[in-house]
Amino acid sequence: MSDSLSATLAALADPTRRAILARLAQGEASVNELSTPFSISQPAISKHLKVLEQAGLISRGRVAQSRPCRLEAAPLRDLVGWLETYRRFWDQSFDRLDAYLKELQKGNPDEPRN
Amino acid sequence: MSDSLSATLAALADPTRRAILARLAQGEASVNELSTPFSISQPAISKHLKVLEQAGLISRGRVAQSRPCRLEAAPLRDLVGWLETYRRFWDQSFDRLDAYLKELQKGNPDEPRN
DNA sequence: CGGTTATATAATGCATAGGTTAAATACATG
DNA sequence: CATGTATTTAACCTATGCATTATATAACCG
Repeated sequence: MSDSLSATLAALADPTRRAILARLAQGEASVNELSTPFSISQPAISKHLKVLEQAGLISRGRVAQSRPCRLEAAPLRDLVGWLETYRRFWDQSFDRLDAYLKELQKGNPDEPRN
Repeated sequence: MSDSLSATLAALADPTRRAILARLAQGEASVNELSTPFSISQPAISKHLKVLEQAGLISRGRVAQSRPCRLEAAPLRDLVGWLETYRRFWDQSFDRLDAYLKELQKGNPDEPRN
């Protein structure tokens, strides 16, 4: 999974990891703090954190024995950038524009003309 | 991978599948048309299409022997919706707003007050 | 019907993901 | 320095992902 977009998407595909990010959106947290809400073991959380870190979605500091994690924006920004390519497919207003243009093309007499 | 957001992200995590979507963004295509650009076998493409279909990212019709595929927007829209939660992390303008608010909080005398 | 084209499914192999428990490392402190 | 706390790494297991080739299904056409 060499490319970073694939790494980002794969990292985000796991619900546990998304929950971790949701927690980090509220501020830094230690590994222990991140583990407690989950029923899985703490080493499992460490693995998830490693995946998130390698995808660049989190970074970690060092405070005594603790390794505080914080959310990193860059990969999310890149993902949004990629999604922009498909904006005309998912954006509601684009949908309406599309419908409008199709009406024009049909020459529907109910629609305004110029 | 029961939840649909996980399914969407997992489907998008594969570069071949993203390339297929990129092709479909230009219009419907048959399985054969989708296979030709790739070095992998046609059954492999069929499997990718199945993954995309189960994630709701494509739908398929039937025209003679051909099964034309087309891009479906809904899961992308949902993904963008999920990303909105993190907008303040990835949006540049939010970054600037953040910095501004922090300046205010510090009581920096260079900054305007009200 | 018999052959051709388009696509899907089956059987299989191998690598990776995600979990576990047990052991190692890193730092703090009495 | 010995011990406790926080976290990582190792060894292992099972399930799933992605590819392959061979075979089956579906629809068209002479």
